[in-house]
Amino acid sequence: MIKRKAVKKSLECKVRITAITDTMQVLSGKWKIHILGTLLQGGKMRFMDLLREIDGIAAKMLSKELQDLEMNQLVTRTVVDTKPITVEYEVTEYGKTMEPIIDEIANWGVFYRNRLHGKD
Amino acid sequence: MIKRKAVKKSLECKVRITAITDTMQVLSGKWKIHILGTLLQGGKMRFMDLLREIDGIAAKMLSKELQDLEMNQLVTRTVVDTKPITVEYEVTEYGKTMEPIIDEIANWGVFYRNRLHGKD
DNA sequence: GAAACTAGTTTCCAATTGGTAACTAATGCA
DNA sequence: TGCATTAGTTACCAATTGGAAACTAGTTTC
Repeated sequence: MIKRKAVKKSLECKVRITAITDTMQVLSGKWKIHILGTLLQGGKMRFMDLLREIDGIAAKMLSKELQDLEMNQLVTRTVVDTKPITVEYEVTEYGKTMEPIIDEIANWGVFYRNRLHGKD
Repeated sequence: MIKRKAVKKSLECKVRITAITDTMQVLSGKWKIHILGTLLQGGKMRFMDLLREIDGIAAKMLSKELQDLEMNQLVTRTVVDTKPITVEYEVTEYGKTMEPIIDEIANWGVFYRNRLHGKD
C-alpha cells in the first residue's frame, strides 16, 4: 500500500488523451460544431442558406470551415448547375457520427442555463 | 409547396446554438477537457499530479485552466495542510455531468483513428 | 546552508484565430 | 446599362491563446 497506482499514465490513458485531441482538432474553431449542427438539422443546404442561418458567421469563416470539414470528410460539397450557380453542402454518413457529441454538448448547454436560472 | 420551411431560424434552433456556445465557452481552450477527463479518472489529484499526468501542459496553463473550471464550479480546490502544503483538485457532482460529453468525444476520436488505419 | 519539493505567478513572445470590408466573376432581370 | 444574386477570395488588422523560462515563497531534508 505504499505505492498504489504507480503507473497511472498507462496505455488507455494515453489513447484517451490522443482520442480527445484528435476529435477537438477536427472540431476546432468557433464555428464547426454550429455548421455541422445546422447541416444535420437542415439536410442539404446552400452556402447562402448557411450564411443566413448561422448567426454572426462571416463568408470567409464559413468558407474556410466548410473546407476543413470537407477535407475531413464530414461534409460534401456539390456544385449545382442552376441559373446562378449554387453549391450544396451536406453532412456525410461519417459526419453523422458526430451527432451524439453535438447533442451532448447542446444538452449540457441547456442544463447549464437551467441551473443558472434555477439558482437566481 | 412553394415555400416549405420559411421560418427555419426558429426558437429551438436559436436555443440550440446558444446552448452549444455556452458549453464550448465553459470548455474553451486546449486543456480543460483533458483536465476534467484526468480528474474524472483519477479522483482527487494534486497540482503536481496533474502537471505530471497531463502531457505537455505548463504550470501557467494548468493553473489558469483550473481557476476557470473552479469558477464554473466544475472542480473544487482544497488546500491540505501537509508538510509541504498540497492542494487537492476534484471534480464536483456538477462537473461529473460533463462526463457524457467527454466520453463521446473520446469515443469519436478512437473511432476516427480506427477509420484512418482501416483505410490505409 | 544548500538543494528540493510544494503550488503557483510573472514576463515576454510568437502563432493562431477570427472579424471587417472590399473585391472577383458569372448570370439574370428590369 | 446597371443592379442583384450566386459563391466565394483577398488583404489587413486586432485580440486571444498558449508556450518557455524565470521567479516567489514556505517547508523539509541532506
